[in-house]
Amino acid sequence: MSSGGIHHLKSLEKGLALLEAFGPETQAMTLTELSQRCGFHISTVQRLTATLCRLGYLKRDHAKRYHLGLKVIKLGYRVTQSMALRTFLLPYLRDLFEEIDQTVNLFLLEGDEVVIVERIEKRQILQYNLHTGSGLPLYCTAAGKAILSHMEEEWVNAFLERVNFKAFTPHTLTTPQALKEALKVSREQGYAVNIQELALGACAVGVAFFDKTGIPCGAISAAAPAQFFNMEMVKRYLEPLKRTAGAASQFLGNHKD
Amino acid sequence: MSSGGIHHLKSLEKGLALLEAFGPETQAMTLTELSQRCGFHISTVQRLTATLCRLGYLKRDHAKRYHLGLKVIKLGYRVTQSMALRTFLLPYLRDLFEEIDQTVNLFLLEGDEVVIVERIEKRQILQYNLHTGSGLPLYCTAAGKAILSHMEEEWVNAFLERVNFKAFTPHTLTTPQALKEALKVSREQGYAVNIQELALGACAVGVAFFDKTGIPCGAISAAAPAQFFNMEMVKRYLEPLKRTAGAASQFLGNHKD
DNA sequence: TATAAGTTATCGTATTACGATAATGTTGTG
DNA sequence: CACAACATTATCGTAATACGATAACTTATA
Repeated sequence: MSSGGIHHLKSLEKGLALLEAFGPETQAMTLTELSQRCGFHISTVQRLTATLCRLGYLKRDHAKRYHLGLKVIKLGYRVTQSMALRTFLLPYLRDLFEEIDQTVNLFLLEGDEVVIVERIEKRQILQYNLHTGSGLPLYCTAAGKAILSHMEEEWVNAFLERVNFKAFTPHTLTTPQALKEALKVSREQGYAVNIQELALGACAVGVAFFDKTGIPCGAISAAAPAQFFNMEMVKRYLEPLKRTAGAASQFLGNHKD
Repeated sequence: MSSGGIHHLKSLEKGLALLEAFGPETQAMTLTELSQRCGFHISTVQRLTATLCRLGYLKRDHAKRYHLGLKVIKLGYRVTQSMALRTFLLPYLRDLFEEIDQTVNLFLLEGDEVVIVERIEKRQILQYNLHTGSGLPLYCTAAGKAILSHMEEEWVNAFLERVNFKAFTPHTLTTPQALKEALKVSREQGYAVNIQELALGACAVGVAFFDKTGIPCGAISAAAPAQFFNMEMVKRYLEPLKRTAGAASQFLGNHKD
C-alpha cells in the first residue's frame, strides 16, 4: 500500500505505466529494457506484456521488441469522441478558423499543463509537431497563461512552488516574478499572449473559459508566425476568440459536469 | 482461466475494457451503469474507477458520473509519436497532399479493420468525422479493399466467413461474391476504389503497402467528393499514391519490424 | 564454439483482488 | 416532509492470483 487511495489495482497501474514508457525516443523495447525503464520485476513485465499483446495494446516484432499497438490510438480517439465540450465546440472552432485564418487550438487544463483537445491547423511552411493529445507547459503558452491569469492567487503560488521553469527560447519567462507580472497584465486585459516563449517564430493569443464553479479549466488560442504577429492582429482576433471561449464557458455552465 | 494465454492479469484487462466502454453515446456513466455495461461486479468497478481516476484516466463530475480523462488522449498521442513508419512517411504524405490537393490517409491493418494512423484533410464543405484512430471496415473502404486484394486467398476466405456485411449505402458490397470480384479487379489494377460504399458522396482510391514478409499491412488512400470523382482523376492520383505506398513498403522492408 | 545475455517456463507462497453484505448517502414520490 | 427506492461507499473473510526466485531454454557475441 504505497501511495494514494485505498484501492490500488496494482497490475492495472503497472500496465498503464508500461504503456506510458513508450515515446518518441523509446519506440521499441525488449523485455529487459522495459523492466529496467519501469523498475518492475522481469516476471511482472512478462505478464504485463503478454496481457497487453493479447489485447492489442502492444505488438511484438520478430526481434522480440515491443511496440505500442493500434488499440492505444483507438482508445485515444474514444476520448475526443466522447467529450461533450469538444463536440459542442467543434463548429465554433471551425467558424473561428474560417474567420481569422490561423491555427486555432482548444486546450484543457490537466494537472500542471494544458492538453490540446482539438486543433485546426493552418497549412503553412512552418509546421509544428502538435496534435490532439500534446501536453504543453502553462507558463510559456498563451492558453496556459490565460488560464493561470484567472486562477486564485493561492493556487498560482502553489503552482509556482512546484513548477520547474525551462527556457525553451530566450523569450521564455523563467522566474516567478516575471510570470506573475505577465499574469497580472493578462488578467487585466482578459487575454494572454505568447511571443516566441515556447518556440522561436511562434506566437499566440489565448482566452480562458470557465467551468460552472467559475474556475478556469481551459482556453482557446490562435497561433500565428512571429513575422505576422502584432498588436493590431491581436485586436482583430480578440473578439472572435472571446466569443468562442464564452460559448465554452456557457456550455460548461449549463451542462452540469 | 477463461480464454487466451497463460498470463491473464485480470484487473489490467478489466481496466482497459472499462475505458473502452466509453464512446460517443456513452460519454458519462455512473458506477452502476458501468457495472452493467461491462458486466463486472460493482465492487470491481469501484476499485477500477478509483484506480483509473487516481491515475487520470477517468474523471468524475459532481453528479458522480465518470468521464474519460485527458491521460487517455495523451496515451493515444504516444503511439503516433512512437511509430517509426508514421514519422518516416509524414513528409511523403505532406508532399502527396500538396500534389493532389485531396484528403490523404495512412491506414494500418488492425484485426478486421483499417485504422487511420495519419490523415491530412482537405478543408471543404463536406467534413467527415474521421481522425487518427478511426477504425473502418475492410470491405467498404479503398484502403481496406486494396489490402484485401493482396491477401492470400485462404486469408480472404477466412475473413469472408467471419465478416458481418453492413450496407452503409446502396453501393456497399454486401456479398462475398461481389467483394471477391471487386478484389480480383483491384488486384489486377494494383489499386482499389471506393465509390460511395461507406458514405454517400465520398469516394477514394487506395494503394496497399507490404511488410518485409510481403504481407499487405496497410494502405495509402486519397479521398474526394463524388461529384469530382472519375477515372481520369484516379489515373492522375495513381502514380503519386503508388510512389508513397512504395516508400512505405521499402521502409518496412529495410527496418526489420 | 564457448560464454554471456536475454527470454520463457515452472512453482510455492504471500498478497491481493474478489464479491457478499452492511452502512451511508442520494434521489424521487406521495 | 417523510418515506421508499436506489445508488454509492465501506468492511471483511476467503479464494484466487499475481509475485518473484529459480531453472530451462534460446539467442546474441566474442
